[in-house]
Amino acid sequence: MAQIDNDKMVMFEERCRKAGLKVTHQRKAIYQTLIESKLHPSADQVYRQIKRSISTISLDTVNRTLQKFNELGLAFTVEGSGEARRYDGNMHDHQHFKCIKCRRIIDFHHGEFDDIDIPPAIAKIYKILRKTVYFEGICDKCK
Amino acid sequence: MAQIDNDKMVMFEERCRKAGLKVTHQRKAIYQTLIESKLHPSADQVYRQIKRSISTISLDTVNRTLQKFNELGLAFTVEGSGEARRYDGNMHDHQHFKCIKCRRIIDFHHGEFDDIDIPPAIAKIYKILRKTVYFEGICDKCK
DNA sequence: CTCTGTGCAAACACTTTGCAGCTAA
DNA sequence: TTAGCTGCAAAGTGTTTGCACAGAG
Repeated sequence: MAQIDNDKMVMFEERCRKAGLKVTHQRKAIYQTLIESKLHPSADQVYRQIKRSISTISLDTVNRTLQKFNELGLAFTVEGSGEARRYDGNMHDHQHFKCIKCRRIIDFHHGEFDDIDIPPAIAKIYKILRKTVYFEGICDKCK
Repeated sequence: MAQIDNDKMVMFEERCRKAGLKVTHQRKAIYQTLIESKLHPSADQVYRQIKRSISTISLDTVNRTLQKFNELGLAFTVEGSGEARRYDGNMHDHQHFKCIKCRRIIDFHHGEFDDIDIPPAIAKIYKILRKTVYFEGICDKCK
């Protein structure tokens, strides 16, 4: 383990204990691997990486652990929901709010979000095709 | 078909012809169903709905068609990528750019996006837990 | 008539679940 | 010691693919 990550690992262990989670060597390895990666890895990618040092680890453990981290706020999901793709046929400017409990996706419209500026540093490097402002939380019915 | 949607259907047929796509009754039904729904349906939900009137339609057709619409800009994906979930362990404020070609997700940070305001009308109804600004496009390597 | 689109079935990829044995606290 | 965790295997869910037939242009 790189020295530079010591602080983060200590913090991680504290967070686990506070949440009543046991600090297993698998969990440490998964957390370590995740924060060292800049590639926004999938569970499978994390699994392959760890398998080099802990050959007995299973993909399920990685899956379950990453989802646990997500719940605890130690990590989060940036892509894919594990659920089916969902489509929107409304091509007018609008934004989405998703309830993490009932999974409803609700449209709303706030004019200021329609034309958020692309930072010049980004526009210079990438060709932006779509800009999204997206909120997640608990809806009125689930509160 | 509701009268109110006639304009959209005509536009839809034109868009298809321009793109060299045949205007089949399945495609019309799928488009119709999608724009009538406010629920951001999955392919399966669209399929079940259409099956009532076109009992021979297959889920594959719905899947393929919705993805085609997505390519053409007649609809878009609001949730789920069809790919595996991907995680991020970086809990500092930052935003993501995703290349739709190579699927890379790249972090960037633009301070103004850290504190975008939640519209009061939204904050009143929902409990917001996460705010995201997200760009999609073509990265430097794929251009 | 031709060539794209469709329906079907099988393959595939990812995630979830149940359970017995293991291990951190 | 014991409650929670892990590894395994099987099942579940969603998506993709190859192919023969159907139907739009």
